[in-house]
Amino acid sequence: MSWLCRPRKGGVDCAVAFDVPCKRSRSVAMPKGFSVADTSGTVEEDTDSAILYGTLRGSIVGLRYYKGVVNNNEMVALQREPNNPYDKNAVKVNNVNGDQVGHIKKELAAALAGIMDNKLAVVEGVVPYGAKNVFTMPVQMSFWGREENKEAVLDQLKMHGFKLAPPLKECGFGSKWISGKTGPTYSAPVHAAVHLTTEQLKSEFDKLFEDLKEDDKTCEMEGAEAVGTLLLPHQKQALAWMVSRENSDNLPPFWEERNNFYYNILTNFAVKERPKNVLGGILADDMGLGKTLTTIALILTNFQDGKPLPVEKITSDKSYEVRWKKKIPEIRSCIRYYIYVCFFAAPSCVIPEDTGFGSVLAASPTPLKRKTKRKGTASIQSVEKKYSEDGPRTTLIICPLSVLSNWIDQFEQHTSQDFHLNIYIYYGSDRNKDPAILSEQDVVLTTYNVLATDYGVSKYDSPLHKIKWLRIVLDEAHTIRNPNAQQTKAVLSLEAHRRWVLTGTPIQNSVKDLWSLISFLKLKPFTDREWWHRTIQRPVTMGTPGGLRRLQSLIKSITLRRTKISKVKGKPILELPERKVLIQHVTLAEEERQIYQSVKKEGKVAINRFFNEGTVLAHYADILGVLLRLRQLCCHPHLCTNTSSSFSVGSNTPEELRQMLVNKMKLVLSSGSDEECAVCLESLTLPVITHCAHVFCKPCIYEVIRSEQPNASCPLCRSELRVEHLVECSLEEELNSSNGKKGGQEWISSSKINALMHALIELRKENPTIKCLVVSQFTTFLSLIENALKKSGFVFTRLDGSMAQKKRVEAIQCFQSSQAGSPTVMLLSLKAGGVGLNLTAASRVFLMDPAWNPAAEDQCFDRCHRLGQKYNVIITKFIVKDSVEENMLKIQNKKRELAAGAFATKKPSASEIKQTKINEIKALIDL
DNA sequence: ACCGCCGGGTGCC
DNA sequence: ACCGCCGGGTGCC
Repeated sequence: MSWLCRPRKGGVDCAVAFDVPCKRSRSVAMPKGFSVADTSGTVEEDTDSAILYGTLRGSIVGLRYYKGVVNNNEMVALQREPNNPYDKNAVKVNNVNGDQVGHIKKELAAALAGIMDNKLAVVEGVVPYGAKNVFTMPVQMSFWGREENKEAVLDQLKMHGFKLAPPLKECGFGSKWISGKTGPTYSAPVHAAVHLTTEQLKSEFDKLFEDLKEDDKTCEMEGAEAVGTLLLPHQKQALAWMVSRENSDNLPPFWEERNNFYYNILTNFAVKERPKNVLGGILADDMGLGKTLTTIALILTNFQDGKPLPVEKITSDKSYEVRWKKKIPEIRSCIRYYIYVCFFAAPSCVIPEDTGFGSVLAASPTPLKRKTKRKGTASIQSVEKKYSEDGPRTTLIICPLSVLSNWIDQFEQHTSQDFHLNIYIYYGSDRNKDPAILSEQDVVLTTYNVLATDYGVSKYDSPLHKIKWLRIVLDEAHTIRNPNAQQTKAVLSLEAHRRWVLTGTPIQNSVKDLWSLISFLKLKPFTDREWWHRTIQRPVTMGTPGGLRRLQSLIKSITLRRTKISKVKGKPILELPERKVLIQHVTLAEEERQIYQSVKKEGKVAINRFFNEGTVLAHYADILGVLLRLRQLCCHPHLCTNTSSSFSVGSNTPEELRQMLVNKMKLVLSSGSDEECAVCLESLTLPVITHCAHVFCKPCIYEVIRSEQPNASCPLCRSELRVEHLVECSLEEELNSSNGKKGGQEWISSSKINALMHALIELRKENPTIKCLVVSQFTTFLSLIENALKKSGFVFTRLDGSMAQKKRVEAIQCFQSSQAGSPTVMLLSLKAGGVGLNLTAASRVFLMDPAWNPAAEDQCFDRCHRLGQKYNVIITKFIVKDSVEENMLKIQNKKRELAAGAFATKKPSASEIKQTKINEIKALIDL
């Protein structure tokens, strides 16, 4: 295995490969989110808010000692070299390929060292004229940093006798360079700003993926014989496209051949060797179009040179038994399927003793309760072996655990009965870690977590990293969008010929998220974050003309994306039934209205006070609480037990204080407002609450405290922050908060439940077999609805987040069944289930209460409005008249607009997020 | 001459 | 480097 621990060559890869230099101990386990400053690149995390301070001309010396060459106008990277024995201020200069060009002249380096080491600015270089220099060459440097560091940088430079020239117009593109006679002082900074309107951005965004109607993407291709399912036209197109990508040797995007050199038009870098394009790309079809099936078809159809994967053909029922079936109960959604885990022993293979399966190798999720070993009846008569002996033959598929069973099912379903694949599920504590055996499989399936765990234990012993794969497929690849996450690093350091990314959501928040994917695809020069940032990310986020077009052409060249509404040969891609959303207004009964009004009045007074005092942020949790109670009152008066407000701040004992904070946090978490952590801007993980009542992810806020010590302050309100003041919500408490069973309370209905029951009963009269989803964010509300359903004799089932996996599977199967007497109603909590949840048996949805985030609603509707739905889907949203719910609808519309334009704008800052929220609050409570 | 000037050796950090 | 800088050789006109 010659690739084992082979050192990576070339500096472009060093962002990934060189993160274990000898000076760092190799196996120090760093807790997640606490990694030491990444020395791999000069680009820092916070580059989005960077402005251009100015430019400076300097010189690069010592050219003749290094092999790196530079073209005219080529970008170069400046890298500190603090351990240089001749000068601790040394700054070396590398070309785009990572080859050293020279050093920055020492007087200038002395000025830059402090600035770079303290991360006051990012210094980027472009060599205006580099082609023929022998000993030195000029370099035009741009200084980028945050507004507040500008003075410090200018001072540093001044101390060493340097002064910045004003920014050039073409900054960052390196195409033009103005001779820098000692210019005037400096002009206004170039702010990172979005120059496009939301409307423009939206249309640009649409174009980004919709303009992909190229010739090579509309050819069709039949799957190999072993593909047991007939492919739909758009799937044949995808297969043809994927096969052509894997077999093509086109130049990667932004590379041109120019007189025997290969030239990168973004960085102006040139090389003699032809740069390799990724043999793969991004399949970004909408959910439900069959990415999994297409990928399986690809695996079976394109093994080498367009020839199909040589799989064993099962012809008759005799000879030796090599086939077992193995059941994996925990992750199987459907008991009747089995996964064939087969292995035929090649002479060179060592079969480990401890598998307990003889020559059958299988791993299973932990804990495996029972191991079922069965002898199959089929057998293999002839095995055509035409594997080339040296080349890799295994496809590695990495997916989130939640879709692992889906892959297994789909392999089962779509592989012809006459063939069988060697599939190994690399999962569970008894997974087989022998690379020799893994690399004998046709397919190895694993999860991001398992991969990252192996890699975390030891990068050098991780079996998956010892193998050179034929092909790697990342499913739901947006889970690796954080470049610093262990998972991402583990994925990026896998070796493979062909690389695929499957995702339904190619850009979630910003261009930033794309880097991990592009880097995985090994597209030069973007594997190095600096080049990605300088050539794509910054131009796009700053709205530099052409920036978006550049990104677009990059995406276009490697992506296939169809939406549910795309067309194939003039016809809709999927003949999905219609989907209608109706809004059913509900008027509260008099008593309900009275309670609602009194709570609203009280809440409004309090919130008004917070506005007047300017303490809205400090009471954010309380305000969410008010809104929550109002939303609950729209559903049912019993949802909201403690109508008295909890605004008392005068908690005395530490325990009381703790309890109050826990309560506030529970409020925030249970309010369904989908709170983000203001540090990482993602959904909260391991939420903790500060003394000032702001909720963050635990790792995030620890990092803030660590980096700001000794005097850390809250990112939201700047009040004092200390680790010992953070309060966690224990798992137990979190669970308790969700079930608000009220023991002795007598069952009563509510206006909304009446409206629902009326609709359900009408529907039953019309057609007793129609199935419905009844969706709410409040599980207690679902419990109340149960009573009404029972009274009217509905057979129903229920799915919510608190249910064990086994129960969920049961509930889903039961509901999906078409048997007489199977449930016609499913009570569903809005966020239950992963992306894959398939509830196509239902053709009606009753959304009992609006969600803050319209995307969450849409995702929920898609559970039944997807491939396999036979009927038109009618969605009814119950909205209480003259209530917070109506205002929520307005905010939802605003959010939809925002989401459409969110791409390419920079992520909002913590304070902007809060400002938005404050505005929302105003709108919600009619202030 | 404890200078200037010449011309060869030499050259990143 | 067709430079600068260093340091040795040298020394009226």
